[in-house]
Formats: sequence, C-alpha cells, structure tokens
Amino acid sequence: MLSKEFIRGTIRTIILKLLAQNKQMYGYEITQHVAQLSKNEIVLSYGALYPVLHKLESEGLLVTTTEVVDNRARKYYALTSEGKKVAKAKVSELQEFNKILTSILNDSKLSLKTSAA
Amino acid sequence: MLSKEFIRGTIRTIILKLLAQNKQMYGYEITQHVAQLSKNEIVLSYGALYPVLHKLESEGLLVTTTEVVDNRARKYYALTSEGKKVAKAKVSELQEFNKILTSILNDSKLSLKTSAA
DNA sequence: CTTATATATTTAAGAAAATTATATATATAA
DNA sequence: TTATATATATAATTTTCTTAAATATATAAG
Repeated sequence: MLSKEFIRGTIRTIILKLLAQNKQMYGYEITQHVAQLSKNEIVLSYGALYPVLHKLESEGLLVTTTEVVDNRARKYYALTSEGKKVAKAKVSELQEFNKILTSILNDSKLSLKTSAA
Repeated sequence: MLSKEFIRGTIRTIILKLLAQNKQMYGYEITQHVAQLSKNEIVLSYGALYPVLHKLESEGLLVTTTEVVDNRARKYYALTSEGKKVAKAKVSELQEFNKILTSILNDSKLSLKTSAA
C-alpha cells in the first residue's frame, strides 16, 4: 500500500467522483471501490470517510436514504444537483493539478542558472 | 489558481524533488520555482513551506548553509545522502499514486451491477 | 456453541498538517 | 516616503486525518 499522506486533500474529490458515476453509494461500498480501483494501493479509512460524507451532506452536496438490506441498515449517499456541479468542477481541478504535479515530478531538467558556478 | 486543498500531502515530496534536482535552494526560491513550473496554478505558502523544511532538517534529510547575498541572509537547503534516498522513493511513490488517482478520475465506466434494477 | 471473518456505520481522542496573519529586515523603484 | 520585491520565521487557529473503539448483524468454520 502507498503512503497514506498522499490521499490528504483528495478524499473529498474522490468521493464526489465516485458518486457522480454511481448515482448512489454507501460508505463501505466507497472504500471497497477505491481499494479495488487502486488494487489495494489506496485505502480510505472510515475515520476519514464518514466525516467527509457528513460534511458534504451538511453542505447540501449530498442527500441520504436509509435502506435495510439483510436486516442491516445501509445509508446511501447521492449527489444533489449542486453536488453534481461541484463534483464536475472539483474533478476537473484535481485532474489539472495532477497534470502539473506529474510534470514537476517527471521534470529532469537541471535548471542551470545563468550565473556560472 | 487551483484550490489549495490538493497540495496537502504533496508538499514534502515536491520540496524533496526540487532539491534532488537543484543541489541547493533557499525557501523563497522553492516557492518561486513551484509557481513558475505550475504557471501560478500552485502556490506554496511560507507557513506551509518553512515548517516542512525545518522538519526535514530535523529528520536529517536536509542540511543548511547560510550565505549573505546583497546584505540579506539566505539559507540554503541541500539533501543529505539519506535525503536523496528518501527523495527518490517518495517521488516514485507519488508518481504511482498520481497514476492511480488519474485513472480513477478519468474512469467513465458506469459500474453496472449484476443485480438488475 | 463459539470463534472468526465480513459487512456496515459512527464517533472520540489525539496528532499532524496547513492557513492565515504577523513580525522582522533589506533593496530598489516610483 | 510609499510600494514592491526579496527573504525567513513563527504563533494561533483551524482543518483534516489517523487510530482506536463501540455497536450490530450474517455467515462460515470448527
């Protein structure tokens, strides 16, 4: 598994992206999805996941519906129309950020200065 | 400028990468470099930068030398041999993370379930 | 029947990281 | 003398994340 530090700052957007794609998902499902999509390289902890879901809900970007499946409660989260807009915008921004970051990380230029050493 | 949230978790690695490439840099120079490489889309604040530099130094990954240029003190940071190793490893990890994240963000599959709706 | 594992949500305590603002100081251009 | 650019640093606060624990059901293994 990759270092956990990298997921910082991206959790919100990952969640928004998955919900933009799947109409409705429950928390556990989101973590499993991320694990599966990343071949277990990225693991979303519950302590990080649920607070973000609740915050997105309080901001009006998500709505919830509770269903009982196999006698167990399951809370589905779905984007509101505002949430869809935000999801789209955030995903674009993160893609852009990643493009720039990748170019920085791949850059092998020596950045030689004009002043001679 | 892109949302600041995305830089969270990547600052350490960005700094290590720049130092791996430039032998020695001072704080202000690092922020200017990141701004320039990102066309001002990514801005590294001093409040984030300096604590990270000091931490990397305390961890033995960086050493500093102070020079006076134009009567102004300038503190140069350079990787130790341990720092070089860590830089290499962290850059690889972040590249890998970014690859996976990009694939998640680009994914347009509808993730249809076998159970009929 | 007991244990382990998988499913599922939530929260509390604490640590870590980042934002914002501020202090300090010099050089230079207007 | 004012503004802007260069340059480092820290304090206070907030946000975010980790880790751990609590709660609860289903199912498989023994």
